[in-house]
Amino acid sequence: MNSESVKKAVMNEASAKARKGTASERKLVAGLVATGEVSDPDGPRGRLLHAAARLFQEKGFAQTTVRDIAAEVGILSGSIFHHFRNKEELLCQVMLEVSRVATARMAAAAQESPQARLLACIRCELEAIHGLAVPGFPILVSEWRSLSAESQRRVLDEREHYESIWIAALQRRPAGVGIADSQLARKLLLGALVHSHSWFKPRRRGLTLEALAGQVLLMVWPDQ
Amino acid sequence: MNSESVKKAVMNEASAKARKGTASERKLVAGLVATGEVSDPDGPRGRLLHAAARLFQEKGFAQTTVRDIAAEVGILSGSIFHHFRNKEELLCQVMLEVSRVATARMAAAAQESPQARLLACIRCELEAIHGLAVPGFPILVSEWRSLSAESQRRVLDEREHYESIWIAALQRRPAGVGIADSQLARKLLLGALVHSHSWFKPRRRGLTLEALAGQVLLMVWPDQ
Amino acid sequence: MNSESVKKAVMNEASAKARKGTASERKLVAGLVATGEVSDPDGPRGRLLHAAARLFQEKGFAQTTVRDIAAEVGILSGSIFHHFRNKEELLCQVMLEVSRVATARMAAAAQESPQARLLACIRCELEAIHGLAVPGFPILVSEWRSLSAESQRRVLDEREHYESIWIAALQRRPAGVGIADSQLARKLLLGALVHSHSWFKPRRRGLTLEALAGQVLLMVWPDQ
Amino acid sequence: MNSESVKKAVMNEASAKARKGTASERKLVAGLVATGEVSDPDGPRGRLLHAAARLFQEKGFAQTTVRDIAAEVGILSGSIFHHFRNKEELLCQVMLEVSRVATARMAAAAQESPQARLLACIRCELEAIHGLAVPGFPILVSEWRSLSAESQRRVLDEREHYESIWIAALQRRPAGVGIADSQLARKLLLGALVHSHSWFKPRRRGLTLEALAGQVLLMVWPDQ
DNA sequence: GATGAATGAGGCTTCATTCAT
DNA sequence: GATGAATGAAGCCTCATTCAT
Repeated sequence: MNSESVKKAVMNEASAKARKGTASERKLVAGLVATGEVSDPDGPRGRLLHAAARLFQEKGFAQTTVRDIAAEVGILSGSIFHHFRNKEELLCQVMLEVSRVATARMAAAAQESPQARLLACIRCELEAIHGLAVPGFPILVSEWRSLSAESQRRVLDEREHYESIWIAALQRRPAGVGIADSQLARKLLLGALVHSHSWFKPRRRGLTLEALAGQVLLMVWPDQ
Repeated sequence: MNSESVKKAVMNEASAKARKGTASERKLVAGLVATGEVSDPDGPRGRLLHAAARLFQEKGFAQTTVRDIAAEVGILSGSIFHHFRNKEELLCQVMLEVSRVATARMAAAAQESPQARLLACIRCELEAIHGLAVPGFPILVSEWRSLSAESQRRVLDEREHYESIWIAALQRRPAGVGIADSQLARKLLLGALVHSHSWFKPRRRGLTLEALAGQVLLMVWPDQ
Repeated sequence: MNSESVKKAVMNEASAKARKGTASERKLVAGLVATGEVSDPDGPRGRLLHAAARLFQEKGFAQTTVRDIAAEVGILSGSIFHHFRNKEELLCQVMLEVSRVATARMAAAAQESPQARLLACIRCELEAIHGLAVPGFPILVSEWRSLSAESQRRVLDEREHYESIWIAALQRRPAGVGIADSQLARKLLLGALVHSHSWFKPRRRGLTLEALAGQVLLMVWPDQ
Repeated sequence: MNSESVKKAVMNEASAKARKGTASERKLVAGLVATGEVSDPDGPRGRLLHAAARLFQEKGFAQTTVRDIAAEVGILSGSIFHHFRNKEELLCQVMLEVSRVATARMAAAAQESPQARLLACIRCELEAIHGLAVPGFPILVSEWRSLSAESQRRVLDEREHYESIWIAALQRRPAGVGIADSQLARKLLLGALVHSHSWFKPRRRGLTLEALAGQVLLMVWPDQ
């Protein structure tokens, strides 16, 4: 099975998943809700977090007012502070829950072959970045500065598992081609992938998300 | 001459340049000042632009107050508006001048062999990102949203030449390995490189900027 | 009943009304408050409008700061913007509410004979101008320029009814004496009356408001 | 000679004057310049005063910046203060010079018959108000408040003569019709006339300035 | 839990005025 | 006389946050 056929297999699987995407995603999120790891998306807290995630991503943390968020949910701004101590904690909680969902998806995307596994990581993160699954993911990078040192610590802890999945996938690459250091490769990939948020719009025609994932894979796992 | 020796040559040249860096950089900037393309760094306008660039990069545009900028230059906040219509124009002018300096450096970094040329592009952008030469470069990406539509247009026009140098360098790559589409490769590289601002600190020991450039080159021009 | 006796009758009635003025005025305003046409003078919005009206009239719109207004009401300047989008809307709302009160008073001042009716209009507007009943009325003329085009439209619509009462009263004048064109007469009268704000202070001794009204009547309805 | 023919005569004369208006006006102003009563309109001081008059009238004193005025004359704002101690003195000087020109015109407009004389006063003031002769005249009323108490005193002194011409003309009216008190009549007329600035635009067709003057005359000198 | 009024600090911007050159 | 850079006070407005109801 050459690399090309590996990619095909993964992508088919991916398309299949995409078709029933919402269903399986919901199941995954439902599990996290059940364990209390993320908030019920229909409860007031969950709705606030979703609204905040959407707006922080769209306009930026500093440019989003608590009024904007409250309006999106249909409450008054003062009421937000019954759920979150302050605006920064809202951002922090958004990041934490986004991390948890992203990690759960990543864990669920395991693949047999090393290359398929790495490709799955890339695709998984691209889906997160482009809002197909984890609204708010780009915030983890773009609004990092807006977090207090303490909150950064908390989010960093939460993301550890997520990053370890990446590193594990990168370490299974064969030696001798491309960037050897997996930590370095991961950082470069993260930058490349997150930045795609500003220029890539997934389409049926033209460059699909899966095709993009395949190209990104080439950056750290060149063919031949 | 294999690719490894090419890289060595470029890097040596780079180190040499880096040593007398400030001198040659000053010459380059002096030329731009002479033609009026960038402001005199010792004049009030140039000092404001430098201070703004530093602060926008460090704290973000929205988090930087005009008082911060004025204080850095040693004037009162009201005086800023003798030089710039408003805060957004200050950002816009920072981006324009940063673009011009970056383009001039890029143009000056031409190399013989295609690989050396691409490596020079990467190194050149890394130096810009990490403030060795063009303070404020990451703002071009991170604060893009803070610009009005009209200003975005102006900066985009100014950056065109810069990007065309990149594309030309990428198109000289041999076919058959890595990402074929140069436009796509450029976008992914830009993300990877700019994001390095958040984790890479150039050091003598450990990962040098030149070594990082070499690794990044592998993402779009794999050995063999 | 000659014109002299008509005037006497109206004035007596006017004096009588003036004596219990506040009571009947309050009733009139209370009616408007009940229908929501003007704000409750004891609520925060109404108090802001009154303070603004007083200050805009006394010092002019541009010369009045939002802090002045807030101080008059005993709140901080920022709090104003919970009630009005900006300073100009405050002016616009002042004008709208002033117009409504003035119109209601005008409508309530109907008289039998044409001359008495016109005199009542004059007296009514004089009372408004001199703050006996509608604080802020002169602003309608003096600060017209400070209003945006859109706000001017709104206020103009609101004033239409008020002006139509004037025109109707002027049209009942006999032909052949004085200014024939009622529209023209109204404009000249408005100027004459509003300007009285700068030189006329109603007093018991000397020129009373009623006497002044009688003199103004002569400008458009000469005796004999 | 009935009142109608009187008006005709005055108006013919007026039209004649209007035709060679600029010439005779220039002569009049030239005389004032010669005696130092008003500034040379071509000198820097005179040009500043004219620009200020125009802008104060168009936008209001508070809404006009010294930069606006300087720009209109083609100098920088700082230079204004070589000619006037501060912005308020600029306003005061505008008013003083406007008063002097208006007085000179008024004095030159003497007529034989009492009615023609009063009509000439009205027409003369209307011409001043509508910028045909004395740009800035409405400022005397509209920006009175913007003047310090001391400046008000100075301008008041200057205007005394002008007002005395009016009073003299009004006192020659026959007793028994219209407003008896000339001081009162003058104040009402001033209001009516100045306010015309906001609604009257002199035209050949429709209401001419002369026709308007005739109508205003009726307010204080009714026919029959 | 929600409301809405208020807070108070702070942001950007304007502008008359000064002054060395 | 003019310039242009700077001042510094003040203006309007925003917004996270608080709190009595």
